[in-house]
Amino acid sequence: MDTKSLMIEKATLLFQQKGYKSVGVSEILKACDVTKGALYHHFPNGKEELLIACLKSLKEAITIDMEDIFKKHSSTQEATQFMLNKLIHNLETEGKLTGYTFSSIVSEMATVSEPVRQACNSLYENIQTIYYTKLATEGFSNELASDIALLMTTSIEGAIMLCQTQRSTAPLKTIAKLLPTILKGRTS
Amino acid sequence: MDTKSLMIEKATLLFQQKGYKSVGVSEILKACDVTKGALYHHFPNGKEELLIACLKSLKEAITIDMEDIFKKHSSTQEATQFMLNKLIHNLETEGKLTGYTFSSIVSEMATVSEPVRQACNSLYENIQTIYYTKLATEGFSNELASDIALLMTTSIEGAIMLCQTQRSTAPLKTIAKLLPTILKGRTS
DNA sequence: GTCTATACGACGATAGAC
DNA sequence: GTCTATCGTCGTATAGAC
Repeated sequence: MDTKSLMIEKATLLFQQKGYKSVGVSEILKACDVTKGALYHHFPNGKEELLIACLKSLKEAITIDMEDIFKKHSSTQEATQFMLNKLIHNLETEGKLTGYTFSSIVSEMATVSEPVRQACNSLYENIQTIYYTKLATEGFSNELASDIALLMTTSIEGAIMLCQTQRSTAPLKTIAKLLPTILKGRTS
Repeated sequence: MDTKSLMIEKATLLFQQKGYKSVGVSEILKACDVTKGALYHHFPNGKEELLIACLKSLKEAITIDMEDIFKKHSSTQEATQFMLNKLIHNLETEGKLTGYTFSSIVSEMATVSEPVRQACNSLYENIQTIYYTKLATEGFSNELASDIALLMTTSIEGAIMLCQTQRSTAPLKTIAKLLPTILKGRTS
């Protein structure tokens, strides 16, 4: 793999796990076995430019992964259940966060850096759109599909945070269990 | 007010808004019009000790405030609605986060500092207990009350994050709108 | 209990050789 | 395109006067 992609990959993992400021440039470089020269060649604006590249790459990865899952399963219910199980499994085996989340970056940087805020926002929008589209095909009204997509996004993201503080996957498991309830938002 | 309380108060606000690492000690001191001497006199272990003091103070403030709201309203539905309106109002008038949230601190520090992780965890437990207690008095089974309390906590916390990235209060408003649905989790 | 002055390390970033 | 060496800044923390 080329150095640039390697740096994005390693940095993404570190940022997801520890946030932005907690990860030093040198830590990223050590993980890639390269030196500062390479970083500032590929990312002239330094660390923040690397972060934004990571968010863009994460957006693509999440989109591809989720779209694949949502294509393979017939209902939102099944697809989301599968996705949550995957998330839980990752959390349990690797002991740390990988994959879909980037809450550490959002809450740390959204109020500080405008470009980063926009990148995070675009990522959340993508996720919600995937939920929304699937829900719409299942007969939910536009408004309801949009509302439920938001509820799913927020509760999963919030659950990931609680998993971190509890050092357990219980919150995500509970959300998975409650999924049918969440999806029952049909205006009866 | 004594200097120690003043420092806790100002630091809490700054940490909530910008996270932990983004706030320099000097920034806190300037907000209090004191100098380093005062900080390291009251908090010999420095910034992290101050953060933990902030989390403890926040826990008390949130508990008192929420318990008051939940005492004044007859149902979980009404109480939570009131609480969310308050949160939305704060966000709209002050333009930044105040009050109940501390997600920035959680996601930034939970994986880095064990004492901070515990303090955050204890705070979330408190919030969930308040929901849980109210729900139990409304006839929800223990398990269901506990599950819904978690769903409320996660979706509100997640919604706050989305409000930050969107620079709008729409996500919280949607969650408020969906509250009846969330609370309809009764095993029919 | 609060001040001033200072130490010391870590950080992000740059310059120039190869 | 990547390296080494170095810079300047800012961070937290300390020491000692008052």
